[in-house]
Amino acid sequence: MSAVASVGTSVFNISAVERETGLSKDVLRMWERRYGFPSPGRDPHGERQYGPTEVARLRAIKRLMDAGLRPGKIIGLPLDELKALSDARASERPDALAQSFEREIIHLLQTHDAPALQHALAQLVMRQGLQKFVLESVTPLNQAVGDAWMRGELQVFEEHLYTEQLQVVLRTAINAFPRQTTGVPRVLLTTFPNEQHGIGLLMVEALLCPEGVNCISLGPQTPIEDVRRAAIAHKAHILALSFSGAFPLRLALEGLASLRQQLPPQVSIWAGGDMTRRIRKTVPGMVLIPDLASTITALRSWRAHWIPRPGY
Amino acid sequence: MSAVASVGTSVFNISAVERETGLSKDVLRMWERRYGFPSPGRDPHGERQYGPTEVARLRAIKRLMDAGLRPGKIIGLPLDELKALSDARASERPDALAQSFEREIIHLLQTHDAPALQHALAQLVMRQGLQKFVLESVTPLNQAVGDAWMRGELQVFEEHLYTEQLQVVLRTAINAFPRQTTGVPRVLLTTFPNEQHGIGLLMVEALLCPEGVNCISLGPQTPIEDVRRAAIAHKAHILALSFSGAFPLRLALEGLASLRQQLPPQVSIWAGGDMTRRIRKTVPGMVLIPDLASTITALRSWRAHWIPRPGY
DNA sequence: CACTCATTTTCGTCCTAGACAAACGGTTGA
DNA sequence: TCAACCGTTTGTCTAGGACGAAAATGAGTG
Repeated sequence: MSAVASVGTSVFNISAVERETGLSKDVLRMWERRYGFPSPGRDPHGERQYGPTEVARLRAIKRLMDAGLRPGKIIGLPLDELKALSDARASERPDALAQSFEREIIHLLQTHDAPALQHALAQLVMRQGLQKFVLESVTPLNQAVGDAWMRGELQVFEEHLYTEQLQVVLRTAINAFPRQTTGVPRVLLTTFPNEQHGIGLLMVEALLCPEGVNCISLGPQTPIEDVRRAAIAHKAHILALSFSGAFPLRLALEGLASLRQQLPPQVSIWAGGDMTRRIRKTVPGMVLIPDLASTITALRSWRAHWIPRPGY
Repeated sequence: MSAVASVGTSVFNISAVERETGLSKDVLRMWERRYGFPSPGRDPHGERQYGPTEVARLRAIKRLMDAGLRPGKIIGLPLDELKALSDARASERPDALAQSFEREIIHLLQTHDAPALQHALAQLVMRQGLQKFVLESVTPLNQAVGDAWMRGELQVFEEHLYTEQLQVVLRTAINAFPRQTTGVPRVLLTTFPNEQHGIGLLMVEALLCPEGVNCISLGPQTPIEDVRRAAIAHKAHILALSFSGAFPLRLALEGLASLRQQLPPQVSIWAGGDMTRRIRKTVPGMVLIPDLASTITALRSWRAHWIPRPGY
């Protein structure tokens, strides 16, 4: 058991780096063996000590990996080039109109003005309506915040504040709709274990509630077996699962296939989130939702084909 | 890379068990070496295959460990005795009055009646008021739900539903209060990395908001260095950190000490949550909040001693 | 009896290094 | 254009050894 990274000295042990970067201890040791990076110093007991620059580089690498790049291609690059790479990908984004709003939000984050931030978000919800807000504003805003963090313009705690305030605003807006206890379809929302990001669920809920859908969210990280049980117990018409871009493709596909096999065919399974864009083939018996707008399409399609059955 | 636990066969690989139980791979292997339990079978590649009974026992052990028991004492016990132990601890609970409500909630969870559940919780908030609800109802309810899960009366997804609905109810109730943008004190709320449970933050927020406090929540898992930066950036009067019972004592104390050292003395640091009950000595320059009721006490005490300073 | 201090035991995390399967990327052939 | 193949890349599993921090225990003192 080694000392935690003391805040003042900015030295990280391997556990701290795992926390900070999301790269497992095994991976960190393996990279050191294979690529010679990172190459941390050792403390008197022979344990790895990572410096802040190494951690920053690892963070940048992880972020690019989550965007689809392979480690071997980028692990040798210095921090500048990693940032440049990230910028290049970021510039693919559209819509100069929304960008002024993005800049405003980021400015509010940088000045730590929580009330103004919440006000700005809430006001935009009012102006655009909940669905349009989620579809047209939140997605690019998430991207912009992530990029700003990557470029060092936002600190971690500022990103946390953004996520938290966004959740508050979405939750409030969702609550403003009357609860559809008899709505159809009943949609069960959750994520697989190891999937930390629950904000996607909230965004989907925000899209579906105005459509009169009866949403039941289990929050993130439900074990697969329990997802199955929950879908049956709640007599869900649709099981909606969210996957962030970082989620291992194979784990997702295996879990989904196993659920498809075990659930009755009248239960639709929707798989959404950034990960689904990495899926090449179509998956039998499953609806892929690569972007949020497709949620609405999928709902309309479901409703067009649905045949009411007694008791389900 | 091994196959994920297939749902039908109910076989778990070591990663799946880590997910399911919260025990690290290292610990699982070490227990096997030291105590001979668990002793999973092997697949054709020599990788561990855990069965559902072993996983259930490991889960029970983990839960008792989180309650403060040591692994050596309980690792040899069969599942029955583990459950009996948990019952014994549960029966220490007070207040037969609240227990009928607890039973009602658990029944609603078991019948998967999400609307009725939310209604029951919301109604109790109305009747008791937010603060009393949190102090007198939520804590024993959490305990009861945890125990019911332990005894196998609740499934994981039913516990998830409970957590989610409770969050919705608390968030809604908090939003009902006018936002205190100039309130004093400003309280910054968050948890350390590796601390998954954010519900405690919401409960504290629910206690403080009615008192006119200006709460700024960063959500869970803020790196310590960023906690420091955030406290300074937001000019927080109080930094409130929540720790679940499972959180490693040493990590918490080191992090807290380091924060105390680096933050100006006029910033109070509050440490709350189940973990704080394991702390024996008093920690210099820090307020320990072993139970939720102490939050209010601590707030009154802070206000009594506070001297307004220009700009802070 | 409460309390402190020192010693022993318990327990988790880190270490090294080897093996192997899954996923990726490119190429070939239909 | 799509499917099948194949080398390369990459992450996770395996094993046991070592060590320090925390908890439990025992001894001594007020």
